[in-house]
Amino acid sequence: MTPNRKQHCLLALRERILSTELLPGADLDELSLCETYGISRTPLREVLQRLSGEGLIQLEENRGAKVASMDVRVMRTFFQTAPLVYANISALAAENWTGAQLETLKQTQAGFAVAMRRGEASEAALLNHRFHAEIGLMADNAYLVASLNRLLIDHTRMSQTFYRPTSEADRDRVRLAIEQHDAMIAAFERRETALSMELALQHWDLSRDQLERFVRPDPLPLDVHSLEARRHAV
Amino acid sequence: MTPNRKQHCLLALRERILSTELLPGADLDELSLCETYGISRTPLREVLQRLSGEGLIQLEENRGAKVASMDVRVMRTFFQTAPLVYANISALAAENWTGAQLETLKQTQAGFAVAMRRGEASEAALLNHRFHAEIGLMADNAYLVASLNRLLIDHTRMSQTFYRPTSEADRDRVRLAIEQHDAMIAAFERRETALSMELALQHWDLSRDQLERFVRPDPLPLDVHSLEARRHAV
DNA sequence: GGTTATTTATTCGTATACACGGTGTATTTT
DNA sequence: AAAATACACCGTGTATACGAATAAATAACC
Repeated sequence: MTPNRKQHCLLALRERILSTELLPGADLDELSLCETYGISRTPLREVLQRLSGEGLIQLEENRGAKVASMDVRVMRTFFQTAPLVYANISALAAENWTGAQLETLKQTQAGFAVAMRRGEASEAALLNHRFHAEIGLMADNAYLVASLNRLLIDHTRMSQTFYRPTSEADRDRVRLAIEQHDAMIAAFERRETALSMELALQHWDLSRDQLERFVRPDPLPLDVHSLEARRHAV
Repeated sequence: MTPNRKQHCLLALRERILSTELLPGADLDELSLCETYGISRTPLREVLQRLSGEGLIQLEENRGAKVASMDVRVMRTFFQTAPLVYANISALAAENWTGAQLETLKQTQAGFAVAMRRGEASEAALLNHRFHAEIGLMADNAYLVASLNRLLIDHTRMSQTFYRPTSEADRDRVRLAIEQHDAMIAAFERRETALSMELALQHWDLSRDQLERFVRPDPLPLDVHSLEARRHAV
């Protein structure tokens, strides 16, 4: 029962970082990770090198590995860059997908919808990540995909709250997100490039609103009275 | 006299790949690389992991490392993607550069012009690469820079011939490239975002013409007569 | 003679042991 | 008492040795 423990370690760490179980900036100790995943330091360090290459962690000389930080400065560039990349990737995906890829995408979307319905928040976040990563593969553009993957790392980490909807309005947004995914799949299937781009931008608009709420959350209620008002407003 | 042999190995391999001294698709043997750079397999393998992350080499399970290939399929996406990324990076660089970065850029450009004048072809190619990589740093956008760096790898490898001008027309193109670099620096200095973008596109146009010549070179002369004609036509 | 199977050699993957560097603390000195 | 230096400990960096997998070559069988 030890098939590719190294691979498993890579995948597991990736998920733990994307789900923010490992928080941005957290220190990673090599020895304890070795124990956790039952591998020795040599392969573990190669895993860390790889994660570093993907932008998930940062390595510092003689000072070990940290989970990649998400400071305010990069956030600005995130909002600046995401629509450009998402729109173009989506258009390219519509042009270049292959049958097997579209099938995989549909399955991922199905899994995403299920996880969402069951309220499995981090599973949903991961499947949403995979959904968009798979669109990246469909785009078949190694250059832009490099940007996309970087964007998705931070996007997934920021949108963790998105998959734990607390109000009915939030739940509506989640439903809309799922519908948008379906619409994108349909547009891809018909090779409608322009529409795919447009849908990606709409999907981004929804996500941006949600992310801005994460960055700048609603202020705490001033008193009990306004608290009540808010509850009914939803 | 052994300070950072690992770092040196990383830099050296990067240069050898970019200069196509190591041809695309070439197999890399770990042991011989260890001997060459005087390090053991453990750090070498970490260097390879890193290069793999940068997209310079490809690792295959139990089958060693190969220099990243440059097949026709990726070429198509290269021409498709480059203007988008270059233009945006250039605009962002104009907005976000810091004093030290602009100074570094000027020095790189000076070195590039010197290397070009002296006919040091691979040195010129490397400095041109560095010039554009530094513009990437000035853009201060980790997401787009990921795309830029991938583009620059293939761009530098394809444009090797560019820096060995054989005709007077080629020499003119090189001179123009140097002038365009200067114009870009000037535009950055004045924070002229739109102009920086426009100049990047012009620079790309020049480069694209050159690269298309590399991809689809002039046909061989049909006979001695046309050969003579071509020589005088230049 | 051609094909397949077995052996052999080479290369990659992993573990372990040791060396180096950085940080924190304690002791000494001012 | 405060500051500086030295020492110790912890964690990272590197080398070497061994085990696994793949490719090649030779031998045997069809």
